[in-house]
Amino acid sequence: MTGEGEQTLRQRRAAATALNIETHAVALALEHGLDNVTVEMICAASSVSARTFFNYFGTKDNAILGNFVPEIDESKAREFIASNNPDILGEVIGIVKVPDHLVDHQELEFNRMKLLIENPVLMAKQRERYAIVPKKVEQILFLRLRRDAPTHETEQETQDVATLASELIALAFRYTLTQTIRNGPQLANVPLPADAVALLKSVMTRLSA
Amino acid sequence: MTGEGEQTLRQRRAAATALNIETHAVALALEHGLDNVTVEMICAASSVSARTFFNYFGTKDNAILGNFVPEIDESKAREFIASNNPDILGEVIGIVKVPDHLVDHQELEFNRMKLLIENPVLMAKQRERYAIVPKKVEQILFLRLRRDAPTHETEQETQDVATLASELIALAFRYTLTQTIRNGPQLANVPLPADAVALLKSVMTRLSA
DNA sequence: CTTTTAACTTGCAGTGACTGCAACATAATC
DNA sequence: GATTATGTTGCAGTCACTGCAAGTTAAAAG
Repeated sequence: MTGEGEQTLRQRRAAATALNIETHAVALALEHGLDNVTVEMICAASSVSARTFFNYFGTKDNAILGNFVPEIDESKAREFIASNNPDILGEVIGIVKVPDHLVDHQELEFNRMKLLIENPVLMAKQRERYAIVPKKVEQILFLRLRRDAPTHETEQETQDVATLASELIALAFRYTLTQTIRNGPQLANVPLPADAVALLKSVMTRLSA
Repeated sequence: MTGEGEQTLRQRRAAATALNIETHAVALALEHGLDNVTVEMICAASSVSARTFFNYFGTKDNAILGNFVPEIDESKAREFIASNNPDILGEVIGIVKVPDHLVDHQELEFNRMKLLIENPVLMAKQRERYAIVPKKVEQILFLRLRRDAPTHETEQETQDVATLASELIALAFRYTLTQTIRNGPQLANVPLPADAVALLKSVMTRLSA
């Protein structure tokens, strides 16, 4: 499934243990509620010691969120900065790498999402973890916008636009994500359609025109 | 300062202890860093037992955030729903009650904000606490929009617009807040200017036109 | 294939946040 | 001034999480 064919025994075992712990953690939390599940319970279910648990995850919440960290495709980012495609919104989303995790363990991901929704604390942590994405988008957007910025615009102004823009993009992305979930259980390959942009525009007009 | 003149001795003492604990908690966290401050330290500084500390605040973080809970002005909310003012964005912000806390203890609030900025975990909790505001705004907005909605628009569609709109408002509000902070130390009375709306619009255009 | 080395796994002891309970103290009420 | 409600505190206990050191096993070196 993954591009890298080479995997040492230790790595395979580690991946298995991690997946094992995650699965039990998510299942238990879904069954009894996050606060009624102790690390000990998860350890018992996954047949590892508590100490090992913390070697893998650091915190109880991390076991449920998993160790996945979103990444940016740096080469695509450079392309984007140099590009002239006017559909900035549609293009910029491409710089985020899509994890095959989402495809490989759909049920786990689905349960995880349920937990996130019914547990705001987890959602907050997840969002914090993903914070590097909008942050990076903001930086890249700044470079691209600065390139074409009118001469009267100060760096600070361009910066502010980039900040707002990255938040708008995050908003649009979240919106399409919830729409996708509402329409069916397939999570993978969430697009960022021009619809979201059009909708946002119409909302703005409706609010102040 | 507050409208209510009647205050029993117990209430006054309780308010004093709470303020006392908050002040020391914030000061200590600012000095040593949040993670290097224990509840015991705060208790020692404020001359209360640990048990009392938790009677007041429940969690260590709460001591730093304070017990303030944002409120909605229900009568203004009703007015808003019936109103015909086209500047929805500008008007809707009025339904949130402004706490005199902000005015009475400016230094404490300023320090608190510093801590929020340098400590994402706190910021997340704060945002969660304030979550009722955009939620309420969303509900009210739905009623107002539904009133004037075109007949072909389904309830679900109106609902989606309301959701996005309340997030846009929250975004605009945060933006003006950071602008205000950048321009000077006076926190109270943050306005939501039409500027934010205009800016958001121009950002949208720039992203996809 | 054996030795050495590096990377786990685990137990243990300890810290710090937080809770329930029961005793005590004091403000509010009668 | 007696009664009642409320607040303060200590104590024992749970749970998340950490550092350390001993034992185990995969990986690398010879």
